[in-house]
Amino acid sequence: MNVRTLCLGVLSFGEASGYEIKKEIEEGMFSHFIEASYGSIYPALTQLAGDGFVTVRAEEQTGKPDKKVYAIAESGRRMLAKSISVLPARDKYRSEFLFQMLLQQYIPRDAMIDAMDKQLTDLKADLARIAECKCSGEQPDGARFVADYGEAVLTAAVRALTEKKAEFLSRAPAQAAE
Amino acid sequence: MNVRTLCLGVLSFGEASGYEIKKEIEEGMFSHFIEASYGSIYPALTQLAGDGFVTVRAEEQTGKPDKKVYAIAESGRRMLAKSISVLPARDKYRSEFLFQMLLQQYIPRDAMIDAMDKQLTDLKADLARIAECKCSGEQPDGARFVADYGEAVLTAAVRALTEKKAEFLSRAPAQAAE
DNA sequence: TGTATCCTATCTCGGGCCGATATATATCGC
DNA sequence: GCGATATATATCGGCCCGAGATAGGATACA
Repeated sequence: MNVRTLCLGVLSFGEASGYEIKKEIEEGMFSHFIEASYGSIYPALTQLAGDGFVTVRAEEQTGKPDKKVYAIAESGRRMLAKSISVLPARDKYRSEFLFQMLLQQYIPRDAMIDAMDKQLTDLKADLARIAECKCSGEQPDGARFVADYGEAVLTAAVRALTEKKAEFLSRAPAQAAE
Repeated sequence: MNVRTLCLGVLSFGEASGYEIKKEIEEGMFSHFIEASYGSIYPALTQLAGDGFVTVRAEEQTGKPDKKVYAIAESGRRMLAKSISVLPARDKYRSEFLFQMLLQQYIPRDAMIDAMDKQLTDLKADLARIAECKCSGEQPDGARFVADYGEAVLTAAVRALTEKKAEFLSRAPAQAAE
């Protein structure tokens, strides 16, 4: 699934600029399971407009730079439906954190604790973002689905990590070992 | 974190060929939180050997093609330790499955069920792989850490998805709606 | 005996995407 | 008035994926 399809997906919920699409996948409904950079979003939108799957409208703003607002076209909705009509690819999960935890022999005690604390902070920030999405008014079934799923997974991660951290601290108490 | 560091990490547990490194991140201790393709592993190993971080040894085999066995050097271990001495980058999670669930208005009922069943199968396959790793003899602390963390997260995902699927089926019973 | 499929094993290449950077305007705090 | 932050678009080098080429041997089936 490429960035063009991703943009169509975001635009299916309403018109947006490239900047706003990035916001949506960083903080909105799509956050925590989709990523894309400006370096792929802007070219994707240009391409989609060229193919007629979206329409563009230049919007002048006061107090902010002008922006190009994209809206999905009927052909774009058909394209989107077709693109997601295949079985989804396997989830991809990449965690430098777990990589470091696996190689903990090479990492000093303090750095281990810092890494675990950072991970806990990140997980809780994700959870807070989802909670915010959930209480912000009316929500289609799909949004409830992904919010509940994400919440369950992240909550389990927080619980497991909290436990593992306590385990680590008891196994290597400050100053003591070494 | 690049593929070179990833290879050093795998090789820190013992010598291996490029093919075996791929196996390790597909089925072994590194599975479910790390990915890399042959297209990046082989060039990475060539580079690491050129820089002296790993040593190479050609091994002739009977009944199988010859292979190049790589072993981490002392400088490689130092390089690895240095590479993972920074705070880990945020986890990256990309799920076409959740993307489709969010856009369920565009997906027929049967395709939704197929997607959920596939996701459940994938999750359970991951869990089985972790369980296999856990019972295969002696394990360093790091391996226990990532296995327990992964198990907790995947178990929560299975539970949440099972619930969501039942919810979906009750909301859109076969034949009935539409 | 043929052939088809699978597993081991390495390598290359086009194209997609990230991450950094450039550019521009406006607001806010100090 | 200065730096920091937010809004907004765009480009570009380089990393990496995914697909395919190549090649030997094993297994299986007819």
